[in-house]
Amino acid sequence: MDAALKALAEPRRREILKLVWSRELPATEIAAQFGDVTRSAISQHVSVLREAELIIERRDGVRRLYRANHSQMDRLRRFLEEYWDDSLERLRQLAETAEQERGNSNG
Amino acid sequence: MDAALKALAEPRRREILKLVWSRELPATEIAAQFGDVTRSAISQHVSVLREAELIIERRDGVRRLYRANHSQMDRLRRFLEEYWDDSLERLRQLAETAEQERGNSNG
DNA sequence: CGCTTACGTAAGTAAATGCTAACATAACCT
DNA sequence: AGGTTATGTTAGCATTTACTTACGTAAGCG
Repeated sequence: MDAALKALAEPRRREILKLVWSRELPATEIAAQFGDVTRSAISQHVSVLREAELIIERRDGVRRLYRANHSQMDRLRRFLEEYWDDSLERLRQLAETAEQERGNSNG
Repeated sequence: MDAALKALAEPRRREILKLVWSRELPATEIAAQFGDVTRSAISQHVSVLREAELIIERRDGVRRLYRANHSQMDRLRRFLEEYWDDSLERLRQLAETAEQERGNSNG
């Protein structure tokens, strides 16, 4: 999960991921979207995304088609939501404790 | 916003952020939570978090007290939610287009 | 003032990262 | 088989990162 978050922290990779979110794309077409960078660089970004399981590869003859792995994306999303919730939970608990303190010894 | 996401992609920094989520903590106490790393390392992580505006510093005499910047966290959260939504929107549009295509020329 | 406490910052380092240019490979076409 | 196409992989490079050790500094205490 950590790998996924790190992968997503890179703007270029976020763009790639968006490109293949709703449709399968061959590597060349992905690379073609980026004028300022080599095909090789994109290929390496794609590898990172694949290793983080944020995208899925399907082979079709010479081509390799990529698409977003929605379930992994969902997992990442939930991971972050738990992170926020966890922290908020702590806030809530702290507030409760403070409440009790006030009722008990204090005053 | 990008800096915030990158800052959050580091596990150690996520832990720090959790520590100061619901309460202010002085630098020393933050560092004390991590047995396997130097105070200096933590201080540098804190700097990264501060530059990403994920935490806020308040000075009190010798001490520096840190706490999470919830509004920035919310901003990051929304940024990510827009990212997912954006992508889902694209999915939806693609589905619609496909629907229309079917109605029009195709047969 | 001198000592301690609480902290940041600088210098140095090993590893990771983003990138380019060059090479390797596998599928298809003739 | 030979050539082209689609794509990954390697080597090399500059930059960034996570870290340690050492040093700097400001606040408070005697």
